[in-house]
Amino acid sequence: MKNKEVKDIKIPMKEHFGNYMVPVRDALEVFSGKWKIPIISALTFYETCGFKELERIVEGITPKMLSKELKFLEENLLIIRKVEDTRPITVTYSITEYGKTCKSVMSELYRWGVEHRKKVFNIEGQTWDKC
Amino acid sequence: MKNKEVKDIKIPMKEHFGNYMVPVRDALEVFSGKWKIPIISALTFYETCGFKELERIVEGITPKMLSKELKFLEENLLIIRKVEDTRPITVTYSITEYGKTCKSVMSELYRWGVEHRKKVFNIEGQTWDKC
DNA sequence: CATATCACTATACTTTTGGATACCACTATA
DNA sequence: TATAGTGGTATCCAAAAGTATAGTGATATG
Repeated sequence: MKNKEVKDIKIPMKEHFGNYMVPVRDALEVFSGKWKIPIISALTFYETCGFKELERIVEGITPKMLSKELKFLEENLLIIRKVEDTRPITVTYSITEYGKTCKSVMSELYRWGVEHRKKVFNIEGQTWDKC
Repeated sequence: MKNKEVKDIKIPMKEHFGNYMVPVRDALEVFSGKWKIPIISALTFYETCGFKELERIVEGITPKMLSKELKFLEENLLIIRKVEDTRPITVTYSITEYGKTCKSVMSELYRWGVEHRKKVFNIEGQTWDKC
């Protein structure tokens, strides 16, 4: 191939997409992993829970993971932690107003995921219809 | 606390959410990881690319990861692989019509991610405005 | 006084994910 | 014949993510 007829050389993504990926990654960081969506969902449903309550609601999670994920979600302003002055002291975790904005993303993931199951596994009509 | 005044005991998620999490997980599997979104984006932009082209477009990816992710995306019907009868033989990867449906999820992730950056890092007005 | 509950933390381990490097067969070009 | 480009594999390694199990100190209950 001669240099004259240089056919469309495809350039690296950054030329086209700029920093498009950065906020997408940020969003994915909040939703990915095994436990973040279950925890957000639980707190969206119940508004407020204690630590042990969450341990029971989110089945299978270990206290280590729960503790770690709650810290992450608090740092990301999706939930608030409050130490209540009771005996014994209790700690409550609540979804924030901002935390509720996750719903739009989660329902888009849900919607696409349902179609994907149909397409890829030909699985339909199951009880993916709650919430 | 007496059994009489059992105060709202919070039950495990499955009672409320059923299998809600399953398609959400399916969707996340397609979009999470370091390389899937960049590859999908590249193929959405260029429609068709060769292996080495993708290696150059998706900066930093190793052939091992590229090969692995392409297989995954093909199994998930998002892209098609075609061996062209040229000399030397070339292989093309193209986005499928179905693959283009990822756009809605990705733009929702993007939209939410931009707001999240504003909220959490107070970073605004950057060039997250391409694509 | 024994046991249980609350909200965790500590330690060690396994699994998953991704990276670095080298290399393969084939073909075309200089 | 040497070099470069095609589309990948094969190995080994490091880091991240997640699991299993035990234990802490304070308080409350039977």
